[in-house]
This record gives sequence, C-alpha cells and structure tokens, in this order.
Amino acid sequence: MTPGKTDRSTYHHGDLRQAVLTAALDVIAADGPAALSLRDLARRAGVSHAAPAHHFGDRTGLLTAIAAQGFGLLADTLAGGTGLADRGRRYVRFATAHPAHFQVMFAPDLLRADDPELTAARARAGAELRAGVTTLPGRDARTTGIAAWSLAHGFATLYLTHNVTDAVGPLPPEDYFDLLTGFLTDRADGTPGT
Amino acid sequence: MTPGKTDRSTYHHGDLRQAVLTAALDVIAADGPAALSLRDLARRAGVSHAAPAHHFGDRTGLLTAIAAQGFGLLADTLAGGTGLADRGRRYVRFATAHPAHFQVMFAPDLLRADDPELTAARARAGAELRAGVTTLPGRDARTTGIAAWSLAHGFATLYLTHNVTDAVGPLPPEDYFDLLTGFLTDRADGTPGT
DNA sequence: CCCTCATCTAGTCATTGACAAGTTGTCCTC
DNA sequence: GAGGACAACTTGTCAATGACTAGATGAGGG
Repeated sequence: MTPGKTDRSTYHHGDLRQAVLTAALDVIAADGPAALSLRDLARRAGVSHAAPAHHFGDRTGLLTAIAAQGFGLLADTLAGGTGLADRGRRYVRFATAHPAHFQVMFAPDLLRADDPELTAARARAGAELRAGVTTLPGRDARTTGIAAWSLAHGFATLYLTHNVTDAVGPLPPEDYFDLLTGFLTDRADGTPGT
Repeated sequence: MTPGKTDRSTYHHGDLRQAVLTAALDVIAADGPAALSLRDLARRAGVSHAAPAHHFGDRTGLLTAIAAQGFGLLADTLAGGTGLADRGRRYVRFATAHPAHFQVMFAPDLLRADDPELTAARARAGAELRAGVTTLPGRDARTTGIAAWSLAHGFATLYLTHNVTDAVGPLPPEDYFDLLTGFLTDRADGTPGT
C-alpha cells in the first residue's frame, strides 16, 4: 500500500478511489451532476473505463459516496459552532465551500436512499443541526430549528443557483447571511433588530 | 388546427409539444430530471424517437421550456397574493404543487441560461417576488425580500427532498410554513408572536 | 513457493442524444 | 383547385455512456 502517492507506473493506481472522488467533485462543481461520466473520470485518472465501477459499483454508488462524505463534512463543520447564528453561518459557508457535495446531498433522485453510510452520515448531520437550537427559549425548538434550517438552506441554494448574486455582491455569502439571521436571532435572544 | 384534440390516426400528432411536456413533468416528478429521456417521451406519445427534438431542439431545450413555463406559473401564482406571508405561502404551495417545474427551475446546469423566454419568465417572477416586500416598513426591503425568499425556498426545497417530512406530518406543507413565517412577519408588522 | 484476493483491464451490449436526409400533410397563394 | 412552401414527423446512423462479464496483474500470507 503506497498511501497518498499516485504511482502511475504500476498496474495498480494506488489511490484510485480518492482520485475518482476528487475528479468527480471538480466536474460536478463546474458543470453539475448531470455532466458526470464514469468513463470521463476514468480517463482523467488514467485508468481503464471500468475501473471506477470497481470502487463505487455504479454511477449512483459514486454519487451516494459523495453525499455521505458531504453529510459527514457538514456534521464536522457544524460541530464546532456556537449558537444558532454561528451554525447558520457555518451551514452557508459549507454549502459555498463544497458546492458539489451540497448539490448531491440534496438530490435524492441521484442517490441510493438506503445506503448505510449515507443514512449514518445524514443522521449525524441531522443531530448537529438539531443540537444548535435545543437550548432556545420562548419558541418551540423544533419549529425554530426548521425555520433556521430553511433560511440557511434556502439562501445557500439561491446563492449557488445564481439567484441572489446581485444582492450579495462581492461579499462572502456567509457575511451577507449574517444580515438575514437578524430576523431570526433577534427574536430568539430578545434583542431588538434594526 | 385541431385544438386540444389528440388525433392519433393522423400522421401529425396534433399536440405533440404539449404531450411531451406533460409526460416530461410526470417523469421528472416521479424520478427526477436525470431520468428524463427524449426517446422515452417519444415512446409514451407514440411517435418516432426524433419527434420531440423537433419541438424543443434537444434535451436542454425541453428542460429550458419547462423552467420557463415554471417561472411563468410562479409569477401568476404570486401575482394574486396579498402581503408577504401570503406570498410565502403561495411560493411553498407552488413548489409542492409543481415539483417538477420547481426542481428544473433551480437547476441551472440543466438549462440554456440565455434563452429569451426563460429570462423573460424569470424576470416576471422576480418582479412579483420583489413586489411583495417593497411596502415593508422598518427593514431594508431588499434584505427582507431575500430573507423571505430564502425561508420559503429553503423550506420548499427541504420538503421536496424529504428532509422535513417528519416535522410537517400530514399537514399541507403550506400550512406548516405558516408557523415558520411568524418569525419574519411578526417583526415586519410589529405584532408579537406567541 | 503457491494461493488467495483486491485491483484493474479488455471486450461487449443495450440505450441514449444528436444529427442528417427524406416523407407526409397542411395551408397559402394564385 | 393546382402548386408550392413549410411545419411536423420518420427513418437511419453515429459516437458516447452505463453496466456487465471474463480475464489479467500484482501484493501479501501461509
């Protein structure tokens, strides 16, 4: 096992799984999941056209692996957060920093819904998502959580689909999102906005 | 011209464009845009495999037409609304009533971005979206609008991707959304929530 | 030394999108 | 009502892809 090194001279690629994953993320970020082709990824990695299938089974398997990795990354990202506003900020930052993951994570049509690793990672992310709001006073925690999630998710989605680029301008999207969270957090902690 | 009637005995289908559109919406709603095949749509309509391309150019053209139709429908839906909360409610209702349209509308990778009909319809919908919040006092109208849009869009997206089905339960999603809008509209009109 | 097994190759098949060329029917004009 | 222009549709074809099968390669273990 030669970890990390891509040794092209050998019959075995050495790290094909990772190479395919990385290339796939590039393609998806650039042209969307529809542009993803296993054969193209194989060409990029310099292996035969059927090699990627060995690691992921099929195209759906590859996308499922990406989604699972994405939910894991999201869970890790949220775990470091403090409070509702910060978690929302981190959510938006995750989406814009990992657009390919984000897209695939929320495209159930492309995924194998019953994949164990996917469901586990999703559960982990869901727990982190809920952990951010359980301590909120006044409002029903579940409703608050879904409102916050909707706000962050909606903004991230609209940003990634180029629907709010004018408003955000050159600002990092998570900074702009801070403006939006005022509507929620003002109420949550009792501090008036404006 | 035989309007509306699908006369199968003739060489000309009579209303192939509409038939293909309808079938495409069915497929997308059931299995997502990735499952869409022009040849399959042709089979469903009982025409030759290249017939759909005559009306839409190519696969991207078909999806672009669907997106344009979707933005038109959304604009019409919003136009009848009164106030911010009602428009949000209508937005969610549109998304859940027309899931195929909604999905395609916000998948820029699948669309021809410079299509005239698409950009026109999008502009119309955008204007309606903005019209709902221009009269709001206190807050910056643009920021308010984007927050409201993010909230509605995020909730609709999460609902369609089966991420909040537990919380919503058997309720019509737009009814559940009313609970969420309290966080925004309470502030906007000065009425305290809870 | 050989055996096992994960990794990768090579070949094949059905399906698809796209394109080209031809056919059919309709409508417009004279 | 004949002819021509044109839109609607068909037929045939090609390259690309996903999926599958069988086989080759090489690394590590007993």
